[in-house]
Amino acid sequence: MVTTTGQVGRPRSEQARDAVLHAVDDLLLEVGYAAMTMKGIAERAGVGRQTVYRWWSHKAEILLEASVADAQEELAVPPTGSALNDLTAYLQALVTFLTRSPAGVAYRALIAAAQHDTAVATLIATSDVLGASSRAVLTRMTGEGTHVGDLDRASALLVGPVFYWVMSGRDPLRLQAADLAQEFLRAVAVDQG
Amino acid sequence: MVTTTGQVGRPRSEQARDAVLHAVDDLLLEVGYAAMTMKGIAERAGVGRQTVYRWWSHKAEILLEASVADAQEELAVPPTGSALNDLTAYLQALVTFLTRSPAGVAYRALIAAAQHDTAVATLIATSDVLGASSRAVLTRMTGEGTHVGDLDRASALLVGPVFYWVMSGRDPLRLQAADLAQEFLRAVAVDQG
Amino acid sequence: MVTTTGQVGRPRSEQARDAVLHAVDDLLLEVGYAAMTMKGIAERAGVGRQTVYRWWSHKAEILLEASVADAQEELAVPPTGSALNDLTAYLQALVTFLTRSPAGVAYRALIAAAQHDTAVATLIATSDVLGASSRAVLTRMTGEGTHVGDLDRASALLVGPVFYWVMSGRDPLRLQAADLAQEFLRAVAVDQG
Amino acid sequence: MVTTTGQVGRPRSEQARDAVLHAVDDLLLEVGYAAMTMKGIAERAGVGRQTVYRWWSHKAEILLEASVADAQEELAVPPTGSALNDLTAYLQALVTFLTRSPAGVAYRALIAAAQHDTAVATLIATSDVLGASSRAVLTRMTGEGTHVGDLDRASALLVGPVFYWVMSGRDPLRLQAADLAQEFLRAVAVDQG
DNA sequence: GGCTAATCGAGACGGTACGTCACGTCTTACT
DNA sequence: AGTAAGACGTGACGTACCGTCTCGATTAGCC
Repeated sequence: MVTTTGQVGRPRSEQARDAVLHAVDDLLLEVGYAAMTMKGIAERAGVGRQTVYRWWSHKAEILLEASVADAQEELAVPPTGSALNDLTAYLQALVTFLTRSPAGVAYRALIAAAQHDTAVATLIATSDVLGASSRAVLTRMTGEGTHVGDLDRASALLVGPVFYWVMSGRDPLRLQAADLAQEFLRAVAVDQG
Repeated sequence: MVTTTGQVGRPRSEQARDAVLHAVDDLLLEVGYAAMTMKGIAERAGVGRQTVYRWWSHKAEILLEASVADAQEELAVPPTGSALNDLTAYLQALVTFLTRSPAGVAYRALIAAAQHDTAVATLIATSDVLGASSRAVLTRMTGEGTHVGDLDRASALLVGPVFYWVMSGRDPLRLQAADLAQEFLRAVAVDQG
Repeated sequence: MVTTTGQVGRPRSEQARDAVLHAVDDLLLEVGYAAMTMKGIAERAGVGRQTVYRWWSHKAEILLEASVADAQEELAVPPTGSALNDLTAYLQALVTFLTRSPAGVAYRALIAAAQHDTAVATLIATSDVLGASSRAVLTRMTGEGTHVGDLDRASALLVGPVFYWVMSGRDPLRLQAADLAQEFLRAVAVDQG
Repeated sequence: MVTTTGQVGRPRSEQARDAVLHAVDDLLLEVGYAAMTMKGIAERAGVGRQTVYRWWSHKAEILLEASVADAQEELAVPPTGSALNDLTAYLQALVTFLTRSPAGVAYRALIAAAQHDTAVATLIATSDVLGASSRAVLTRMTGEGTHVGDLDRASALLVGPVFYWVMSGRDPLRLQAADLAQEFLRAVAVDQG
C-alpha cells in the first residue's frame, strides 16, 4: 500500500516562516506598525516577497500569528485564592501588557487596524486575547463562589477602563489596579446572591 | 497715526478651508480612513495639494478639525435632575456616537491612528471629546450631590466599558446603558461620604 | 560542474524598453524637448514611472539612446571618389540632419541640455555623432591622398560653420554646401605637403 | 498749468529693475540656467513675483537684458592695422567670452534655450552678439582692403568652428586662434580679387 | 535516476500616493 | 498704478511601496 500524503512539490520552508515572524516582531518595535511594510518584512527576513504574500495576506495577519502566543502567556495570572487579589493581579498584568510588552504593542496596532479594516476586525475576533484572559479570571472567581453575572459584560467592565485609559494615551501610572479591582467587585456585587 | 494690521499678502481662503473639511467628511464615509489620501482630499475639494499641506500636516489633523464640533454636540446630554438618568442618557449617546455617527467614525479612526503616530496622540489629547463630555456629566452630578472621587478615574470607569466593547468589535446591542449606569454608581459609591 | 548564469530575478522587459524609446521619439516631435517630461514619457509608453527611472536617469539619456543610431545612419555618406564631392555630400547631409531630421532635433536638444547639465555633456561626449561622422569623411579623404592635418580641428572647421548657422537660427537655405566644401579644402590645403 | 506726461499712477521702480538684473547675473553663476527660476529671481532680488512677470515674460528675456551690454563690450577688439592680427584677437576674445565670461555663459544658455523655445529664438535674433561683433571685424577688414565676400557666410566661417568646439564641450585650450585666423583668410581669399 | 510540481530568492513590472517645488495668477494693504 | 507679500489651483518632480509577474534554483514525492 502506498502512503499518499497528498503533498506534492517542495514543502513549505519552516525557516522562511520563522524568519518572517521574527522580522515582524523586530520591525514593530523598531519602526512601528504604520511604517512596517510587506516589502520591508520580506527584506528583513531575507525572504522573497512572493513567499510572504503566499502565506499571509496582510501584515496584520503576520503580526497576529507572531504575537498571540506571547499575549496569552503574559495575561495568564496564577490563582491566589482571593478574588480581589486575582483581579488586582490581572489588571496589573493588563496594564503592563498594554503599555510595556511588545505583544501589547502588537495588540494595540491590531485593534487600531481593525477600526478601518473589516478583515482585521474579523481576524482579531477569532483570537480575542483580552476577552479570553479576563473571562478566564472571572470564570475561576465564579468557581470559587464570586459570581459576576453575564461574563461578557463583566469582562468589559473589568477590562474597559484600563483599555480606554491606555488607548487614549493617558499616563498609566495613575491607574491603581487594586482600587479598580475593588470598584469592579462593588459594581457587580449585586448580581449575585 | 499708523494703522498696522499685520496682515500681509493674500489672506487665507475660507472657501478652500471649508471645501477641504467637507471633502474629508465625505471621504471618510465613502472610502474609509485608510483609503483616504491627501491627494484624494485635495482633488475632492477642488483645491491644490499644497493648500492642504499648508494648513494641515496629516489627514488626522483635518479630520479632527472637521469632526470635533459635531462630536461635542452629540455627546452633550441635557440634565434630567437624576444622576442615574443623566448617566444612562450619556451612555446611550456614547454608544450611538461611537457606532452610528460619522463624527464617531472619525473619532475611532483618530484613536486608531494615535496608536502608531505620536503626533496624532498629542493632537487628540488636546481635544479629548470623550473625556470632556463624560467629565461634564460627572461634574454636574457632583454639583447635585453625587460625588465620584477623582474625576479622571471616574470618567474612565464610565466610558471604558463602552469604549472597549465597541473598539473590539462587539455587538453594541447587547450593551445595556441603564445597567451600566447603575453599576457605575455602585462602583464609585464608597468614594463619597 | 555548476552552470551559473548570473541572471537573477525577472529579466528586463525589452517591450518596455522599446515602448519608452518610441514614446520619446514621438513626444519630441509632438511637444518638443522642454515640454517632454519623465511622467509624460512613462504614460505615453504605458509603462511604470519607476521603470523609466530604473534604466535612465534623464530624459536626455533616453533621447540619446533613441536617436544615435538614426543620426549615425543619416550622416554616413557613400564615397564618390572625389574629395570635394564627398565633402559637399556630407555638408548637405549635415544641413538636412540638423534642420529636418527628427534625430537632428534630438541632437540639438541634447547639445542644448549639455550647456547647463554636466551629466548630459559627458553623455554626448561618449557618442559624438557630428565629430565621428565628419572624421569618417576626413579619414577617407586622407586615405585617398587629401590630407587635412589634425583631425579634430579639421572636423571643427568643416562642421562648425553649418552648426553655428543652424543653432543661431539662421535660414539654412542660404548655406551653400558646395561653396563651403571648397572653402574648407582651401583652408586646410597648406597643412599637407 | 499742469504738466501732463500721460503717466498715471506709481512709476516703475528702477531699483526693482536693477535688483532683478543683478539677481539674474548672480543666480546664473551660482546655480546655472536650468536651476534658475522666476520665483528664485524674485526672492533673491527682494522683489514681488508679479513685478518680475510684469516687465519680463521669460527668464531668458531677463538674462538677455542683463548680459548683452557686457557681451558686446567683451567682443569688441581694437584695430591693429593687420587683418590677421585683428582676426586672431577676435577669435581669442571669442574663446574667452564663450568659456570664461559670465556673459558668455548667459549667451550659451540663451542659444540652448532657443533650440526648443521659439520666443527665445526670436529674442536672440534681435541682438545677435556673435554675428554683430564678427561682422564688425570683417567690415573693418573690408574697409582696409581685405574682402570676404558675403558677410553673413564669412561670419559663420569665422565664428562657427570656435562655437561648435565650445558648444560640444571640447577642451578650448587646443583651439589655436592664430592658426584659425590664417585658415579663415585662406578659405575666403579667392572671394576677392 | 529522471520526472513532476510546488516553493524558494531575486528583482522587474504597471500602478499610485507621497511631500516638495515652481509655475503663472490672484488678492490683500501699502506707497 | 505699481509694489512686496503670500495664498491660490496646477502639475511634474523623484521616491516608496503596492501586489503581480517572471526568471533560475531548490527540494520534495513519485515512477
